[in-house]
Amino acid sequence: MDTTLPKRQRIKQQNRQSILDAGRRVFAEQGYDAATVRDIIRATPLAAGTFYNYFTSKEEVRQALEEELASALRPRLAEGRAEASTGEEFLSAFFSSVFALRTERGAGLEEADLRAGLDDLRADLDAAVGRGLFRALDTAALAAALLAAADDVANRLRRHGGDPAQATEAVTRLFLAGVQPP
Amino acid sequence: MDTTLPKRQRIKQQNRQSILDAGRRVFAEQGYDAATVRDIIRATPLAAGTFYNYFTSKEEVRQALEEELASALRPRLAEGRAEASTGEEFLSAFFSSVFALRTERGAGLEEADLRAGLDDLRADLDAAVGRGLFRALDTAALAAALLAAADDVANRLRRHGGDPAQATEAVTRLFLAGVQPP
Amino acid sequence: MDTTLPKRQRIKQQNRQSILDAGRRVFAEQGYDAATVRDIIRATPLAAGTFYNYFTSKEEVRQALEEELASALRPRLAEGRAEASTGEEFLSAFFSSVFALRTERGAGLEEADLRAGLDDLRADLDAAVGRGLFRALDTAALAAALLAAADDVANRLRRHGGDPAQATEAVTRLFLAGVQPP
Amino acid sequence: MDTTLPKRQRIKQQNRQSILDAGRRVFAEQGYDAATVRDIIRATPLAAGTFYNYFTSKEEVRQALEEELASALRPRLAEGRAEASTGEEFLSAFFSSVFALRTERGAGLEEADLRAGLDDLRADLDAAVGRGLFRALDTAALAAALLAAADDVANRLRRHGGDPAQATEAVTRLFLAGVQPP
DNA sequence: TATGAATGAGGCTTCATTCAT
DNA sequence: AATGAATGAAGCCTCATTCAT
Repeated sequence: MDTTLPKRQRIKQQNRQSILDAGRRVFAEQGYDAATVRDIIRATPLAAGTFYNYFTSKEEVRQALEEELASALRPRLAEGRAEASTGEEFLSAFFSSVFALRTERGAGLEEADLRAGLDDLRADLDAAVGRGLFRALDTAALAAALLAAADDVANRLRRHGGDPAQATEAVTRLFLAGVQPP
Repeated sequence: MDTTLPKRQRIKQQNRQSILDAGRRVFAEQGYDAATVRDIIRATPLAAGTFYNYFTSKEEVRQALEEELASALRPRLAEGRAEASTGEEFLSAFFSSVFALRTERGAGLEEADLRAGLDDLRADLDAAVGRGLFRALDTAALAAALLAAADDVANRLRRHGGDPAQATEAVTRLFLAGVQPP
Repeated sequence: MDTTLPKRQRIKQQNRQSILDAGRRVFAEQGYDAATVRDIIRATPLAAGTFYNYFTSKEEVRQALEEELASALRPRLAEGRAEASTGEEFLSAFFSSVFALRTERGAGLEEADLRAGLDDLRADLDAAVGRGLFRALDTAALAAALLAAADDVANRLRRHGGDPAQATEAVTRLFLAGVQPP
Repeated sequence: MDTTLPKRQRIKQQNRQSILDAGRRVFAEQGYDAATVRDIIRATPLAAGTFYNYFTSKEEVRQALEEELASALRPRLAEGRAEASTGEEFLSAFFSSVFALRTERGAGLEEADLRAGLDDLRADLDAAVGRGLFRALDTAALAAALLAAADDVANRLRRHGGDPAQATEAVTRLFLAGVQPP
């Protein structure tokens, strides 16, 4: 919170943040659809009417939260891919960053949140194809497949434990060399 | 509808089906969470209270619909896999059956519905690994990845057109041989 | 149940009795006001519509039950009063019969049920005044007072135990000789 | 109503009182069990939802009404008993205060309301026994009997007329000296 | 700008009762 | 007679939103 702002501005920022924090908590507990504006207000020290000075619906709160999350997530998810000099490095970077984030954030990070990074991933795949790391292929389909596989494995790691490094290696190999028997 | 049933029974069957049909329509239009029991009743010639003679909540309607869908879908989705004698045949069978169903049903078939076949797919993958069609690998992650890729490609085929056979071949090759440049 | 009745008649009697028994149970469990016709039907092997062949409302059921109860209760409550040759015998007879019934029937017998015997009591009091057992007094007020006292003591006997004979003697003396110190 | 309160507060007070008044009227007309929250709201200029800003159920309304009534009634009912120096004065005070209240309030005062004063009465009886006004006796049973007799006589006074002073004397004598012939 | 009570639409569900079978 | 599904009124309650203070 920037304390150099005039007091009025600072309070407004705080109230806005109060509502966002409450929204995050409430959505996490009840799910977006089950949550109501009232629930959000109640999780706040503010009065009911005040909500409408900042947002016009819970949908707007969700969008703001998603942006917050995406802007924190996307750089983390994209880490290491730009510098990859082989396809293996690229895939390893992707999978290990997903596994790391999932471990870090637990159930508070859903597949929907990972989608925030889907376009980045596809763009990076296109670039990688350009650099010759991968053969020419359907990068959109590949990006979707990578994300789904990463999510599936990450879920199992979180629920049943396991070594992220090993998992990274296995799933990297799956995409690198395909499914055919040796 | 068995017209040999006594009239009372026949009407009960019809009413139940009315509600299911209404539910399908309403969920498709508004989404499950936004839909209300009232919406479903209103999409029906029946009276409000009649709903509760058949279901106790919209959740029960959804479950019934899912079962209906799954029992129609799963056999179609699994077609051709059991008989596959190579990995390529297996993957081709999977992708082409997804593309066929998507073409056939249009937007009325969502990724969530495809998930009905996820467990089947994984079981068939395990069997295929046993038959030596694929090397030993993480079949759960692979199943998720295949489904996501199929869904992504199927969506693009539906929206922007394209040749399903070509698409099948491309995405089959993606998983068969991996992403590495030749 | 009179088995000499033709079969039709017998079944009708049984159904009527089914409903009455269900009504008694349901009213006892939930209270008259909270109970619904549906509750009564559900406590019965009969179908919903059948209820209306026998009664038109739960009120009618209650009346029938009250009559049943009253016709069983009133003679028991009135026992021994007609033969009393002193005021003390009369009062003793009244109190001990209330205490006996309460013990016997437990919580299934409420003050409202005792009221079924209120008019009888008053009539017997009038007769007793005529026989010179009591001085001329307001028998209506006395009957109400006797009933209330009996109910209060009977409740305490049931809840906290105690000797009915002693209780009878004490409360008889209360009304016989009044409250003045000796 | 304190007109020095800020407007918002004043309106809140008024609304609460509106609901209580409506509740009193509705309960009197239909009985507590038959009455619904809707009935209460409808007897009010307020909107449906407003009810729940003040009470969460009709039960809460009843409690509030009972407290209101009890706090108005109990002192009136207990008048004169503490100062009584004889048993006769005590009983006279009790009966005449019941008769006065019944005359004053008419049908709006039921036996159930009188029960609000039952515990007070019993406590005062205990104290009176301590002061030697009455012999040692079952004050709980006596209190119940006094209340029932008072209610019975009060009802007759209201319905068929009669002299309260005479009635007081008669029923006082009933309890003072008992029922035995001279 | 913040407050918080009022609003009334609208969700869910149960009920008494009817009536075709 | 007995059945039991259909009806739709009506109860309960919560909600998003407004608006006077």
